[in-house]
Amino acid sequence: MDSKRADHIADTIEELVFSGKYENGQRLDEIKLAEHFNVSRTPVREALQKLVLSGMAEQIPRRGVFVRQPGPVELLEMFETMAELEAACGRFAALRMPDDAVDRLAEANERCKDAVRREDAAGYYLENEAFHHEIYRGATNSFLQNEALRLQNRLKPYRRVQLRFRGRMEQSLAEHEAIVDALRSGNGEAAANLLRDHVTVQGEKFHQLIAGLKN
Amino acid sequence: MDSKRADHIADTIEELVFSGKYENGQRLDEIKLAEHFNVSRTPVREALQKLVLSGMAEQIPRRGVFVRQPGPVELLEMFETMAELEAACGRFAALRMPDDAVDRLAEANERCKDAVRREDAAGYYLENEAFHHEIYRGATNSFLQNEALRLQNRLKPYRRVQLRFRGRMEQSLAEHEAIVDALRSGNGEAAANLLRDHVTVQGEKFHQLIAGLKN
DNA sequence: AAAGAATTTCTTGTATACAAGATTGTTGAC
DNA sequence: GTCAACAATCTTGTATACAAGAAATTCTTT
Repeated sequence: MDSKRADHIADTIEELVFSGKYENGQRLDEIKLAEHFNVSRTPVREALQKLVLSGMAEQIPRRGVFVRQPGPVELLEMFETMAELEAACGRFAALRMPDDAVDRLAEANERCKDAVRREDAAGYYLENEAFHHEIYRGATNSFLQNEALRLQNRLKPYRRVQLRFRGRMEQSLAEHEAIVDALRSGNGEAAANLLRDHVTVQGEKFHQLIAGLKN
Repeated sequence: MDSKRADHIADTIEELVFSGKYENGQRLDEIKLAEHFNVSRTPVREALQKLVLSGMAEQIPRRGVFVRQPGPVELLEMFETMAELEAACGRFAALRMPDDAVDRLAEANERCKDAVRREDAAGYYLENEAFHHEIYRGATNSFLQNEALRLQNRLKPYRRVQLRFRGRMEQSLAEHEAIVDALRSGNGEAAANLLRDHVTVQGEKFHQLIAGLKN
């Protein structure tokens, strides 16, 4: 469990970096962070290492650790990889998901629909996440599931931006429907392709993503 | 760069765990390791955290970190995920690899062939690795490439075991040929499927993998 | 005044000291 | 003899002290 102070600090710094509180190349000052959290440098250093290993910061020996926000290219690469991970989850899920799990997935999609009806973007965001988590879980491969969750978490801030755009939620919903159908009929290839396309960033989505980066 | 002592220690401990020097649930004693490396506990603790985050060890708060060798189930899950990552690399590589890169790949496969002719298992292992690295690189997606390299590295000890079995190298070679052809013809779907099957552990390979675990 | 060398200051990396929780061993009650 | 409670010991987690390299500042030289 996360019973260490360092773990809590790592999570907090992570959120700060996610929320754009820190500039891109900014150095994460051990001493200032230690003072801010009222701890010594030791747990702060532990936390920083965690950030570095997760790829959210870069360490230059004897110089410090610097926040490393992904640029457009790396971001596209990450989304591309996410699309492939989701496709893989879908492929396995189509073969392994029991019927009641597919039902739960369909229910999650219904909750997405409700959120769209209420024009509740925040709610849709949450339910959409739940929908995808059900698919990761449906892959019945804990390792793959964790990898998917890990990358999804890193992309969280950027996905959030995309939802703000017109018609995105409706289109996403329609894609969800097709995905559920493919999974229910056990068509792994179709599920994989639908999920890949669902997550892939291209065309208008690409412009929206890049535009979101500026802010 | 890795100019810190802690990083070197982390690599060394990693190798020790890989080589099976440590039992499965064994606790990694900070003090003993510190004495062994002639350093204080601080860099050892940094190294242990790195191991924990890479999944090779588990940390129980206030109790210590324990080596966590994957069991049969987790191992299969990891290979399954590796297969999907390779398939993804192949899909992109088929679309993006320039001709000269495909030529380099074919050459790598020729070196594999030579190693088989010489019955040089160690050489084959190295050239096979180079072959796959070319494909990761061919995906033209640094993030995906890194993820593939990371997981491949974790699976290294187990892949090594598999090569010892009769006929494995010859079959692997034939599969490589088909993969090169698919990449050359730009057939992403075929490349993905071939690579997935190439890496997937099932049938006899499964038994060999499990058998290798006991030793 | 500008460029370069030397020194001072600052920051990271490592060692050591201390605090707190966990484990183990002992003692005592039944 | 077994079990529980208490104490002693050990281990981790955090704080502080120290060492070494990097950056900044000052001083010298031209």
